[in-house]
Amino acid sequence: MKIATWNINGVKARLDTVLSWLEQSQPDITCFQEIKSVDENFPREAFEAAGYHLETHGQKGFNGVAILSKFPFDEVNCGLPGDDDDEQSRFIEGVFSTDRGVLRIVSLYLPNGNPVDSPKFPYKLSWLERLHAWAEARLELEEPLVLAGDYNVIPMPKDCHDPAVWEGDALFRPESRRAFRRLANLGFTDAVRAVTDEHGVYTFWDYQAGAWQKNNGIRIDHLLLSPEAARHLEGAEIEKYVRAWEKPSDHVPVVIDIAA
DNA sequence: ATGGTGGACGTTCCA
Repeated sequence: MKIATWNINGVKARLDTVLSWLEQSQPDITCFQEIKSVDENFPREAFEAAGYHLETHGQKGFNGVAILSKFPFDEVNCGLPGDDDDEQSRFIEGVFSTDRGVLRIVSLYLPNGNPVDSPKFPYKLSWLERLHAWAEARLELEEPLVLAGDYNVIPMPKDCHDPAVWEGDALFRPESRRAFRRLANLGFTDAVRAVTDEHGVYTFWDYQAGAWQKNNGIRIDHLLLSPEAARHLEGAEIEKYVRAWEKPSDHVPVVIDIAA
């Protein structure tokens, strides 16, 4: 069973690219971020024609998340609990039945948080606190659970090309890294770090200044696995070849393989 | 010193 996460940076601009990738990679479940579309305008027929069920949680212009699945949805929940005033579409949860039993998947898009002297940074930190509380409660279910998405957090210095450049940035601030570490320490496994300790393993390269050509990247797209999911983990891959395609997203898909 | 790149929206914001 292949489960993927990918910040596609706009479904309208990326439709052909995403469909080509789906055909090539053949994931069973895919979490999208930054669909940048309202639900009514999401090109769902193209994905249904490719054999997928689809649930979206979009908004106008920015943000927006979705889950694509070869399994029908037993349940879907939109929005991260904990703040009724939060109108940004950054969280969707799907529940599926597989041969092995229940499987719970989240597609999340954490706030960027820059600039750090604006309200955006405390919004990011409060969002992380809400995610922590939500995840702690969900772990009590003792189910296979995958929290997949663009966390906008560089967990460790080795997760970026040049830590000095990121000093002070919301993606690398100690508060952001600490919150991510605390979340993971609830009992999650960072799937990519379960298979490699290497420096220079990235999921995002900026469009500017030839970042891709210079491999000036960061690792900010993560799949956190509950113990019940992690014990079946068979592999994790960053499909970086997609970054070299025409009209790429600035992020690439991260794909895990779970025994199913 | 400036702008650097890209998507969506609408004459600017977000990343």
